[in-house]
Amino acid sequence: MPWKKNFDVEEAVESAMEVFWEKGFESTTITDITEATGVQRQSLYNAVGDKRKIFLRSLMKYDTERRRSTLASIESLGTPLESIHAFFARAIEQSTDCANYRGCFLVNTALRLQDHDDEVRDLVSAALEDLRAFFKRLIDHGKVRGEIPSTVDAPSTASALLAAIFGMGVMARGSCGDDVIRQAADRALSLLA
Amino acid sequence: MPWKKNFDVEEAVESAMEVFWEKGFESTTITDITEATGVQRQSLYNAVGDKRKIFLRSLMKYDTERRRSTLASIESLGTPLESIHAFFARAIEQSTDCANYRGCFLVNTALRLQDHDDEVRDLVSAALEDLRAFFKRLIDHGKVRGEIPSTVDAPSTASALLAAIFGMGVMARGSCGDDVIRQAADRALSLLA
DNA sequence: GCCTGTCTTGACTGTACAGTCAACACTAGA
DNA sequence: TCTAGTGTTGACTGTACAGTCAAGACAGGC
Repeated sequence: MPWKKNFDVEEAVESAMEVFWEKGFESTTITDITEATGVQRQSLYNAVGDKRKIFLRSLMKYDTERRRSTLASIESLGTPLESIHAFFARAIEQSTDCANYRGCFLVNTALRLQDHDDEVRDLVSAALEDLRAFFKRLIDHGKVRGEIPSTVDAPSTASALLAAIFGMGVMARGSCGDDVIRQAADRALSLLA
Repeated sequence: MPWKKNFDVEEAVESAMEVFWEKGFESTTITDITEATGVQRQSLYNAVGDKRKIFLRSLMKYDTERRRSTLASIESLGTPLESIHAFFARAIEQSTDCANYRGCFLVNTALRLQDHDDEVRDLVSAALEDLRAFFKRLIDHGKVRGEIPSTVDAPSTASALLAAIFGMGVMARGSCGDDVIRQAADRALSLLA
């Protein structure tokens, strides 16, 4: 009957995600998004919805396509302890690359949760909990394999690693020196020894 | 000659600080501030300057009158180890009081540093560094007193405690459970044992 | 080739905000 | 009591933004 869209919605959401990730919800304008996607304003409204909807779609895309796949690939990388170290190495690399630092989209959103509604809150909360479960699982496996001492308490250590990762992000934003961030990571990882 | 101000500038900055602390720079409007202070817009502009100036004055006031005095009072509270524990206890108390949670004004600002100019950046950066020095000093003193093992490396452990404190704040905002925050604190403090 | 219904386009609307301006209020010194 | 000069007040200006609207472009069914 009518006419087909001459843009791909998923591609548009992907581009919108990059902008929201970089600038956050409040600081991103619809114009930023139309420029990044090359899609006209009204077409976006028709295809996805208003700014909140576009943001939510972006965040869901990030959660499923970036966060989960990243955790999965790191988890399958080597032994549990190696995976945890790899995760921290990745975090250090990102946190100390000042020019390109933009953190994790979900954590950035967590820091401005008051800007958002319950749908976003729940998504963020679940993602943080999932990351903690990721650490706990790896610690448990590491204990079974004998590469992490059996005296290490998995739940509380997972929480501490989670806090360390978040704290490193705050330090990076607060323009701490790279060495301070690295020290924090090393010392947090020493909880596994 | 003229006429005296019928408001106290310091009091006005104090009230403005509360608003900026609660809502952040971008989300605070001049109207919010005039309502909180009871001072007319133009009078504020005359007495302090524009929004950025008012923010900077607020942040400086927080830094000197809240942060420094808090650290000083905690440091003089008991032994070094007790002081560190007291600091964390305070952080837990604040982080788990969801209804009134607003974090540390300086850390909140650190998380949105892209909204600000160099003057604010430098202030925040110095404050974070000062907090790290606070931890390092207490650890050093604790080692001298023998309540912290001499094997504990002061600089890196101070960095780790700093990251833990920041991470707890992120967790609180990301609506993590209270128990997770407490676990993270306990495990971070175990670095001193 | 016309008609139907969707997609696209750019102009428009309403709102919220930071910052300015000019008239007015007021006090202290001449 | 007049006057000079600062504080106060509320209305105003310009800008940026989210979201809407209506006219036009287009493709496939009849």
